[in-house]
Amino acid sequence: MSEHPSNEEWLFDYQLLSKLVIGIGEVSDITGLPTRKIRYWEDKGIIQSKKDCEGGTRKYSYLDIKKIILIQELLADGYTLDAAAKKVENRIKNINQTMLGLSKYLDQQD
DNA sequence: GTTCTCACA
DNA sequence: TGTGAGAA
Repeated sequence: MSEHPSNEEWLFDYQLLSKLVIGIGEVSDITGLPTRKIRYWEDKGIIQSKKDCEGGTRKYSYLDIKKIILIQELLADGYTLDAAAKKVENRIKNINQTMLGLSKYLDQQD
């Protein structure tokens, strides 16, 4: 097993992941959702993709995929699409706020 | 492969 | 809440 990575290495990994973008067809293959449904969610404002300059095709980050998977789970649990989207949005918001708080806390340590 | 739109369950 | 079909 490799040595425990430094903070810098973790940060580098995250930046790499953030820049990782794939097309709608690949997202469809990975998540099992038809491309048609992914566009439908996007039209409803549930998903936000970035469009690349060439041809205006949609590009999705791994965070978008996470979001899709979470919504998919909630739908399977009987949530409506809007309710599922709202819940996922709140989860992301809460996590971000907590991590921001952690960041501020760590800055005060030294 | 992707985009969009109109129609239909 | 989605799908199908057609056209670009």
